[in-house]
Amino acid sequence: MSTPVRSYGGKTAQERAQDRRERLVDATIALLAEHGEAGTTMTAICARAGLTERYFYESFAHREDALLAALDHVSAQIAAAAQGVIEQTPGSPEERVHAVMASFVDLVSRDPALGLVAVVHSSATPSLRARRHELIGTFADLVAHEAAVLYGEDAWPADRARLQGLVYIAGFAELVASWLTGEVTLTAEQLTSTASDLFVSLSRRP
Amino acid sequence: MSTPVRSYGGKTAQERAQDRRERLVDATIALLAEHGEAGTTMTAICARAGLTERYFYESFAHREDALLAALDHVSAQIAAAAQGVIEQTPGSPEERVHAVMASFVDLVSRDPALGLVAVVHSSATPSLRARRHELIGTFADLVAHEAAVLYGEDAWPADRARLQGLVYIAGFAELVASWLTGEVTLTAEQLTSTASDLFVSLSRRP
DNA sequence: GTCATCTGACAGGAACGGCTGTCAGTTTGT
DNA sequence: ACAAACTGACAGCCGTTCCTGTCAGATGAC
Repeated sequence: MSTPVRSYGGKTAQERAQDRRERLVDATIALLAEHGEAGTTMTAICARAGLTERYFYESFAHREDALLAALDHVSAQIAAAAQGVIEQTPGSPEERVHAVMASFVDLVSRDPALGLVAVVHSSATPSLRARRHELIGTFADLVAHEAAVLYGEDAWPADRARLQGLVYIAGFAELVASWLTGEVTLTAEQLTSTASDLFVSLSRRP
Repeated sequence: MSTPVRSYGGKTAQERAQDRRERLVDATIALLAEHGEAGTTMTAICARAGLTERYFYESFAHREDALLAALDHVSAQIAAAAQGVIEQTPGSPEERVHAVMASFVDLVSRDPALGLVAVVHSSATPSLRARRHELIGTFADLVAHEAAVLYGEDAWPADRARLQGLVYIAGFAELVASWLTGEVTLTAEQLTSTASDLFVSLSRRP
């Protein structure tokens, strides 16, 4: 530990630490999705990642840190995907909203664990809830901003738009949670369309 | 314990057990609001209720049962208040929606612990999340039904209305959570109006 | 080859909460 | 008054988890 730095297995010390951290984060996400927060113990994370406990504390100060890192990882993926679609999709406001929703639904369809962590297990501990709350705020701002761009003159004032975004994102998260757990039976396309319609209903002025 | 039944302190055995259960539920709600789920240990619940551990297991099989009972208690209060307003308030759809929202905001203003349990701490454990999910579904159905009554011919089809209700209730819960924790600064009246407006936006057909 | 670095396995301390059992003391019915 | 029901205080077991420390063995730089 004391002042390391030496290559090992063809990788620098920094690369190795980075790799271990990634493995730990991946293991945390998988365990959260499969066994929930209570089953995501430090020991289980290490076992799943194929690393020993010592390396856990190389990357994280507490177990909570690993949970937060897992949530940050999935939300960054979601935000990046959404941002990419927003920037690259032309068309009418409705078409663009639909494209964003479709990309998100596609993302969680291909990797349900990502969705489960983002919308189901993100409320499991106080610090996760706090982070989740921040993230909802961030996405709400994104939604509010995009609604303003999409609807231009007809948009709601900024403070109102943010509250709409908050309600919409939180509501959408619950809908996705119901969908992922099978309590709402919809095809991916139906989910996308419903979510898009609701966004339009909420955002468009009377 | 074995086949009891005898009056004590002027109350029957059943009454005493009932009283103890109420004290335990009240203590659980207060502790959840003040110290969160992690701080709501069985020992702490008993201490707060002024009862010993043995009586805890008279009313509940596990600690989780007490948490569930606390959530059920607050949601029953909320549902009863809403139902009362729905049945007794005349006027236009918008006025009636506003009245329901006002009664809810008033309820959580006077008893913030109730609101905190309902919208913040209801996601703390897997079984609480499951119950919360059921409750959201119940309130969503209520909302969908009322929207159908309010808007009559112009209402959405039932399956769509339920999804709207789901999104609205979950979004509203998040909004109230933000309000209770001070992250959204609105007066009670502003919160009521915003929530009513959003309901109308979402429910009214274009 | 040799030594320092790095890695994996694992034992075990410390703290905590769920849950059970005991026991002395109080209240009630007869 | 006396026995049975009831209550409150409290000790303590059991299982779990976080986290630290030790040690043998593998790998790389020189």
